[in-house]
Amino acid sequence: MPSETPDRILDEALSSFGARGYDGTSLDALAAALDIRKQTILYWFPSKEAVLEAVIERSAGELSVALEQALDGAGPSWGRVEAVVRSVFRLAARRPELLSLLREVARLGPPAATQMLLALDPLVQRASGFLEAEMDAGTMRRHEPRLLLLAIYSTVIGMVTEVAVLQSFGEEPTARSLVRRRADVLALLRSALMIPGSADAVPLTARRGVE
Amino acid sequence: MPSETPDRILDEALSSFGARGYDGTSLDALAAALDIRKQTILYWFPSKEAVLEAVIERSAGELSVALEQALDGAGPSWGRVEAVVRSVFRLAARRPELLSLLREVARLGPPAATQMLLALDPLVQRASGFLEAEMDAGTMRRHEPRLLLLAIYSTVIGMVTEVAVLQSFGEEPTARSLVRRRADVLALLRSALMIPGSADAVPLTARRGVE
DNA sequence: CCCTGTGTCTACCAAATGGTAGGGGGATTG
DNA sequence: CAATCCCCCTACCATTTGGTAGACACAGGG
Repeated sequence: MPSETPDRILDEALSSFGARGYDGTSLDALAAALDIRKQTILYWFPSKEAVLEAVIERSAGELSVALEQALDGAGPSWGRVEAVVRSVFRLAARRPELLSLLREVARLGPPAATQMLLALDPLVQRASGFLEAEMDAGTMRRHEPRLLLLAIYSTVIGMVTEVAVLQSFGEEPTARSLVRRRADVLALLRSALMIPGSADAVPLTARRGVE
Repeated sequence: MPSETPDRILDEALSSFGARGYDGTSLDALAAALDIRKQTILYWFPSKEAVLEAVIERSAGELSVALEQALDGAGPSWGRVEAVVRSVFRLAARRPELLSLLREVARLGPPAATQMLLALDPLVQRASGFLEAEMDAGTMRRHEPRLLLLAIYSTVIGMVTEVAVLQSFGEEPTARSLVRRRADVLALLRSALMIPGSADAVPLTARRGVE
């Protein structure tokens, strides 16, 4: 029976890197939270940076699975966008650390950011390909697909992770508030992206504030 | 003649906090970049945290001035939004550190984030008041004003500061690329926010890719 | 000419950092 | 039963961290 320690380390590292940042997380603190000694961490991973790499690898995998899954089961056009956004909000509720890590890694820049983006590349390809196809089909407004993707990403991630800002805006971090934000983001994205009158079925967005 | 040292310290701290983060910036490194000794920093500011506070204070002021100015000289409705977005992109070109700091402070959370938001509160009030008025007037789609503001903020700031992501997307950080991004963001926001057919004059957005 | 205040410095310091060296216990296997 | 291997540990270490204590240079004013 293989040791489960490395997994526990990665779990803790994920949430700590997300919450306090990479620089704000010391190996000692990490170890203390797990009730082990820092040398145990360094037994499983050659360095702190290696821990980060492993966390990124695992998290990118988890993100990919979640989003690819959402994409697989979704219809065409707007339904696809909605499915992805919904799955991000689901992640925000169930595994917020994943999204915080995404932010942190983007902030850290290379090499961490490069690694993350490389791992997410298939997803990015698929998404921007989809956007481009929709534009060609005339259902979505024309934009640079990559830039559009970044805009969507920024908006959604911001609405989901910018808790500090939200709180001082009077939003409590409740499930209810998350649902409201999701409805708002969906409505916003829809009018931003879609060309009215084009054949885009099933306006799921209509049911607002419902879980 | 009063010493200019504190200002130099704040300048350097601003860019370093933005680029490497608060935790990633040591007083020694800061001092070295200024060719002074760290004790000089601690002569002017009682602690590292105090340096951060001062940086936030000054930066919030500068941000407020820039944006309030944009708001003052702008027309109603969409023109106002456009003026603000343009002024953010101008900041991105001329003082990118300000926007990076904004990100970093949001990430740090309280008390830094609280201080920043408090300092920016008049701006936030003004902006969300404006949005609400436009909604009441029927020119903009109805949303929770605060959430809408956060969405706009996230989008714009993301498009402007997420350089790592952009670069691996093949965007070079040139002035030309910034202009293209600005055009894209404006087009995107316009269709997201505005209700077509409502009286909103001067579609400045039409001139695309022009500086 | 001293004397006081201002601004920067050298000299330290305790604590925390990432990382190394190596010991030991407990299970597995020859 | 001894040897081996896996896993985690104690003991250290050099460096870096934010911060303190106090000296020194230099100015202006009495």
